[in-house]
Amino acid sequence: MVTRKKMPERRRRILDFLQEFYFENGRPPTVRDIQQACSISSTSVVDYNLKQLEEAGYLNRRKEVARGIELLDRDGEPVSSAPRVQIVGSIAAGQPLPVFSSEDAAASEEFDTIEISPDLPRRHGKLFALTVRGTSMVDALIDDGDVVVIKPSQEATNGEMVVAWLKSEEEATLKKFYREGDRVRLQPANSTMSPIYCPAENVEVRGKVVTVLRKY
Amino acid sequence: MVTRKKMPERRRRILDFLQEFYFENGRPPTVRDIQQACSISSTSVVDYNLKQLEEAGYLNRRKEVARGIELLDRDGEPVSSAPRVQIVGSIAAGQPLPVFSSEDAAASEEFDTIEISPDLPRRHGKLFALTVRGTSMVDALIDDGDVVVIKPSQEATNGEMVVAWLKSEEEATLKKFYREGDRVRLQPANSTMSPIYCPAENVEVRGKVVTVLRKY
DNA sequence: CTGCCTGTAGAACAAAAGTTTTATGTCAAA
DNA sequence: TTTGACATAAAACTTTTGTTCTACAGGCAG
Repeated sequence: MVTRKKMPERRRRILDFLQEFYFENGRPPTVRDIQQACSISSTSVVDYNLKQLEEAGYLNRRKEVARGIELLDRDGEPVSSAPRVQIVGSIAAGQPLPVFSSEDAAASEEFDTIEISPDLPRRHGKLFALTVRGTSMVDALIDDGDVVVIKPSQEATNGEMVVAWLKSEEEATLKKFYREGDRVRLQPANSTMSPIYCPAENVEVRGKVVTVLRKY
Repeated sequence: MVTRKKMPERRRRILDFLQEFYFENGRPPTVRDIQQACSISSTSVVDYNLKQLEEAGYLNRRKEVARGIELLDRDGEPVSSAPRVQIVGSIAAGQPLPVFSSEDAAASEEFDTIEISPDLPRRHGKLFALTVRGTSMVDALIDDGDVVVIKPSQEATNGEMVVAWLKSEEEATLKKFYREGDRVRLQPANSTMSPIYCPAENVEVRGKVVTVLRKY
């Protein structure tokens, strides 16, 4: 059995930063970029850790090439610049939503991630994702197992598909949002289904659906 | 009226090389990379042309940053290395499908493109896309205006969502495919809709749905 | 012809960024 | 306790790479 040693905290951070920097800037960082971002006192320490990471198969380094770091995926293939968002949980009737602390999300390694099109974070900033459980969302053109990519938001304009938290029921649901005076209409996308009406105070918008990803 | 001057040959080549290099290496080239690739005698010439290109809005340059060139698209947005597929037409009842010559598709500049997640072409190879027209596909969890990404294929295994060409009707349709002896069942994804049955000879599979992209 | 704009050239310079060397601290195994 | 692998540090060094300066050739309007 392969027992993979736990990676040192700092090394982990370097790896994370590599990913982050690459996604944000479209090019790899320099050794000194890493040094600064990870609060490391010396470039040689960065170099040392990069060598370790290279040995462990996490990346390639082009010798003597500025910004010559190349991230690899677990198959040893170069990782594209495609951003990934974390799948922080699932959404279905009766299931509580996790709390969306971006700090927590960034720190934790617990979550699966899913690759998304780069123009999404470019347009919407930080995103997260939820797996849809059950077929109860079919009425909204969203099937069991689909992944919805969400932009965190406390507000919504009419017609947007949102993750709505119903306080009294303690339920999260995925519906189109319509504010109608003191109440809110949560509208499925299919006319054969009836909308849900509830008082505005009972509804908390958690985020807007940016896109739906489906596996075939 | 703005009359846009024709770009000098050499400048054009630099632009092409930028794209190519970025795609192949996952990072921007250096001035000297460009110099060599385009057979230019001096780095200052490269610099000069890069400045012109920057002025014309083709790219950004980070000052004093190694490999600081950033390609821009026509909206002035940074171009990612994310692959794009061409939207070669639309699919709706009664509409003919375009011919899927990959040669044609690659050569022509006529089509819109849509950015997709890089793992799709990695897994499926060459792809194209179709815009779904009308709401007739809602039963298959696909809405008006959605874009379906298709992997060209002449075959399908049961249960796959395919672009099926009905010869006699001269119609293309998007359905789940089931071979049942001599006939084919084209099954909507929603149980409230009835399947279409037709003889196997009358059905031609044109491609399989790889993913659906929806704008919110 | 003259002046000016565009594009090319060669060389040198300066900043950025990779690499190396030497030293130090920590911790677990021998 | 000693040893050695692992990790960190500080500083200097080398290569890569962006930038600048000066010069020149061709086309073109005045």
